[in-house]
Amino acid sequence: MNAYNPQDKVLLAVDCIIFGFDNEDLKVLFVKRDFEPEKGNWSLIGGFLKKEETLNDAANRILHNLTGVNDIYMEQFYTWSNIDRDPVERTISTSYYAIINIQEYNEKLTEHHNAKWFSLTEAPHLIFDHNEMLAKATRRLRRRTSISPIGFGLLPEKFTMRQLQKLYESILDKKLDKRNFVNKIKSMDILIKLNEKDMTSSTKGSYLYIFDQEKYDAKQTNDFYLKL
Amino acid sequence: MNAYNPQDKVLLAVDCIIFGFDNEDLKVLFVKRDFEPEKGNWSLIGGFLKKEETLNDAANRILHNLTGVNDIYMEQFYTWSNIDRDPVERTISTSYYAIINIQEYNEKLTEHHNAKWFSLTEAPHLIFDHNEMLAKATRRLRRRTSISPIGFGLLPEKFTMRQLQKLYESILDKKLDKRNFVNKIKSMDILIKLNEKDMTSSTKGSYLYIFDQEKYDAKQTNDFYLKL
DNA sequence: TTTACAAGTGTATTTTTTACATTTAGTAAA
DNA sequence: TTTACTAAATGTAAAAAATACACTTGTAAA
Repeated sequence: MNAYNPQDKVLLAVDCIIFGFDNEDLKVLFVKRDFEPEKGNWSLIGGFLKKEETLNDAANRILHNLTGVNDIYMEQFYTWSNIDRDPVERTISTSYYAIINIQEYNEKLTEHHNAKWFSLTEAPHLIFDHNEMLAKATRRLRRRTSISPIGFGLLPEKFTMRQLQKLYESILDKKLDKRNFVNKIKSMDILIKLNEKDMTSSTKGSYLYIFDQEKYDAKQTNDFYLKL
Repeated sequence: MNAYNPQDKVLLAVDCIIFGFDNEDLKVLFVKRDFEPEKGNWSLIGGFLKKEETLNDAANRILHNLTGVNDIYMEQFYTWSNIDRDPVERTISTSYYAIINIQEYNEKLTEHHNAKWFSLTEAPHLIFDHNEMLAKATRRLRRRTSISPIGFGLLPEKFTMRQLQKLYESILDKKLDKRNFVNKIKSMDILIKLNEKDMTSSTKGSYLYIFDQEKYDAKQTNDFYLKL
């Protein structure tokens, strides 16, 4: 026996908006729900919070189960509590968005046949309030991206300026000027230019870069506030 | 009987960080906890989520009980889930920050003898993870204030430019230039200058302004992105 | 009438952001 | 071997935004 009232306990779920990037478009991952209600409809990847874990643990567990990867960038952003959001039973859901590297991930994706990437612009109708979650996650991702270099997690380890620019363009959903973009990124001073070229996109080839984690960590502030 | 597992139900609380402004400093409201554990220690104002309400409802209920006021600016910002954050029982807490007008509020505050305003800089040790909540709320308030005119809710209906500037200075925790501040605020074009002066602070008196809700609503964007 | 005090106000400078076009390197085809 | 093609690489001038900065005004009290 304790001081609190057990009457008001509720189920707590975690839903993850998983963003990826295929060098062309920003993508989001959904799964086909395989139980009632709404069986067969598209849904975010989610699960229930267990007694012995935190919300972050739960989100990590869900992402790990799906991808096999453990160190995924992830951020909690809102908790949804409409009374009837889940018709089965009162369920509160905390949503996280995550950023993953499609290339690394795809091996395991092929095993999970119910999961599918969608272009952000072509997202299907989702169950419950998941479309709302997606919208809010997208806004949050946009904001974060403009002030913090989290986007790099969406690219392969080595990438070209062009890939990076396309990534920013698809996250921010607008065209950017090539020269201004390069200048701005260079002024951030957190990339290492390799002596190595990517030859797939042109005969001339374009230099590859990697993210300089040390330099980034060394900077006082974690936010760059670069406005693109 | 339903599809979900009742095992993992948890208690869900709501904690509110209530900001006020007394024309000098940014203030936060805490209450002295009147039950064990941690009886007698300072705490955020909070309560448990009830079955028939949303988290927003719960936050509004808590704020209403405390202040008697209903249309308080309020925003959910994070859900805390460390296993042992509450020693009595596993409790998840969603925190909201709220912005209230001290003047309006003070009538009812006198009734509630356990509540007390603290300057942000002099916040006491709080129970559980409430200091962390406060820190996060403060960061969020700062960000919001720089891009959105939510701060006006902290002032009396009629206010002087000087009061407004002091408010921004105490939220952002830095000195601002008087002329630049006035110019920037005027460029937002959401204030109405009254033909009326506040005579309390100088012999000359300073003009009073009110917030122009209509003009504000009419603007396309809700965010001004004024950087101060 | 002088003093004291905060209110009110504008401009020049610096910094940041934006707009914009040509040359270069390499490959493949003639 | 020359030519044509494609994407990569690069810098500067103009515009906009942010900052720094000081004197005049109005009123009440001495």
